[in-house]
Amino acid sequence: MKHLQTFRYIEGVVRAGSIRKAADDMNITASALNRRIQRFEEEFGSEIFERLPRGVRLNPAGELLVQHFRAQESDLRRVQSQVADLSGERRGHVSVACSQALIPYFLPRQIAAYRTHHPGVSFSVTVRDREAAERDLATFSSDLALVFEPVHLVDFEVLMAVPQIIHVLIREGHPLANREEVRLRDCLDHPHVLPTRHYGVRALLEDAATRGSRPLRPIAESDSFDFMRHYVAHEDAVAFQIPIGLQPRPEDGLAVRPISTRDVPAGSLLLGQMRGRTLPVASARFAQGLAKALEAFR
Amino acid sequence: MKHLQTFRYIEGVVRAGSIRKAADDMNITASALNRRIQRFEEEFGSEIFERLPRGVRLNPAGELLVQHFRAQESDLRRVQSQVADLSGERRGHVSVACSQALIPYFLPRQIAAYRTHHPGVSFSVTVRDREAAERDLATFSSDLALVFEPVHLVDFEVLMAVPQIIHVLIREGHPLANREEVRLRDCLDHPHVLPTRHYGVRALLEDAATRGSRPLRPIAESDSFDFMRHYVAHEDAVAFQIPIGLQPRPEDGLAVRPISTRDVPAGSLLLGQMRGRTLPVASARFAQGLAKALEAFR
DNA sequence: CAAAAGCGATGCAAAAAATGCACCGGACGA
DNA sequence: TCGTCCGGTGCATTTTTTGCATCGCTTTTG
Repeated sequence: MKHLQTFRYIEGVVRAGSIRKAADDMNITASALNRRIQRFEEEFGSEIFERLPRGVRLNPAGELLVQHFRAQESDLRRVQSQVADLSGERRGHVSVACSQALIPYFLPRQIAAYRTHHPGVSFSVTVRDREAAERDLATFSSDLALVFEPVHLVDFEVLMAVPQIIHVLIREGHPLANREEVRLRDCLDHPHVLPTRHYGVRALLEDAATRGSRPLRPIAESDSFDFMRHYVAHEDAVAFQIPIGLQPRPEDGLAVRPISTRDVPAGSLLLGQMRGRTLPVASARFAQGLAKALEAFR
Repeated sequence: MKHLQTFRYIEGVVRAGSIRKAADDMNITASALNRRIQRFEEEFGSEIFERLPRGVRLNPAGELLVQHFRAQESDLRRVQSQVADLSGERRGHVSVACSQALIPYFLPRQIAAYRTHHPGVSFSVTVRDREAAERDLATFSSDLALVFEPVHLVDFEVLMAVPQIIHVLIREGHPLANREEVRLRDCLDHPHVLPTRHYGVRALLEDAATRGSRPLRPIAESDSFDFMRHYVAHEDAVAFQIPIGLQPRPEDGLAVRPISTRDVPAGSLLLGQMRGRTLPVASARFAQGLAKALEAFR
């Protein structure tokens, strides 16, 4: 879309931090890029970059402008998607930012199911911690977010919420494996591996541990739930995950048990979008599908 | 704003109904305009005009696109307004579509009051019947609408509502002038002048008349409340208006009396904007001022 | 029923805009 | 203090846009 070319250049400059670097990235000369920006600032009626000795940075006016352009670009994609829908062909692209738990089972299954009915629709799936997921929505780089325990919730419009009780993940034969439900203090008595502080599971556990005045003492911390799941196969340690990210198979030699909600309250897995935004057809329909599938977890 | 040039051309074509006429209107050759549109349609991925034997007309895709562009343009103005606000100067432009009743007293007073504090802000005031006012909001050609008894209310976000009882307007010495409050049947027994069916006052009176099974028999119909007000000075006829449009002065020789709400319910004067839209700073502040002033009428 | 008028589309040359290149002056870091 | 990286600018070149003339088609008009 040619009329957004200047904006793409501006975004490039914001990313690169200097006009010359951006020009280099985007196969244009610095002078041409520089003048494009000067021309734009002139007709816009205000500078949008601070000129620093080592480059440029958006000023407040520029921040407003970039937000506007991002919204405009995303709305144009929505229009194109609706137009494609007019001619009968359901085409389009859906971008989802999600927590790790959704990656192995839930999302692949949902996307495959959707695509059997609408093979013209493509997807991008990005793993994001809960904060980054919300940021992706706000910058229009994702249409949908599916995250456990989001943080800010400003500009996050909840489409669906399902409670998820944190489960422990231990190998068969672990002392805790013969209980129906485990207590938090039992977990803390065993070696435990935890996600980093960016994740909702960790936040819930921290809260609970503080209330129980027993500090968390992880023997390992990771930003990969996959790592933690594999780790507990090698040592009598305890890992944590929410049920939507688990699908226990006997041959894995792992046991899954819920933590008592007396100790750790259930967290919320939220499906959401940027507040007030009209999603492209494909994304909106896919979100409906997700919401329906999530109903099963309530 | 140059990147919206193509859109301005498209709007021109929509208005003119043909590329050649539009080209003529906008000081460009038909061929250049034609090719701009073709290029745009190509990169947009779909035709936006139906080619008819006598010109062109938007197809559904084009309708979607035009709506998108109008929203973009208006949002860009909002950004510019906020940017101007950043630098301390409250500048900007406010466009209001309003019913006739607001023209003589209420709006001039409000605008003047606002401008004493913000002389950098300019205004456009357009008289519109209630349907056109709502259309103006939807096409982003007005920021605010102040109308009596709007019709559709889709896409109309109510910022403030005040009840207004319809009043009769008669000359001093008229038989009805010695009552505190008049009944509808009394009005119908006298010659009466009515606004056309586009106006809320007429709609309320029609409803009431139907309920009372006494038909309205206007001796004159007009789309100008000003005309009707002047007319009753010449004959013992009855005219109607809402109080916000009235400011009786003894020297005019006119009397104003409310119609009993047993006969005609009070209508609503609504201040509204396009649903979901973020108004430019100046418009938003002015709307706050209007809302406050309208409080006085509750 | 034929001529005229109006429409969108297109080939081609002219005009306008954007770009690349070379270079300036200033700030910063080694 | 010298070298480097920055944004800015004058000028020639390339690319894009525009205007003009004209085609083929349909509707209107006489």
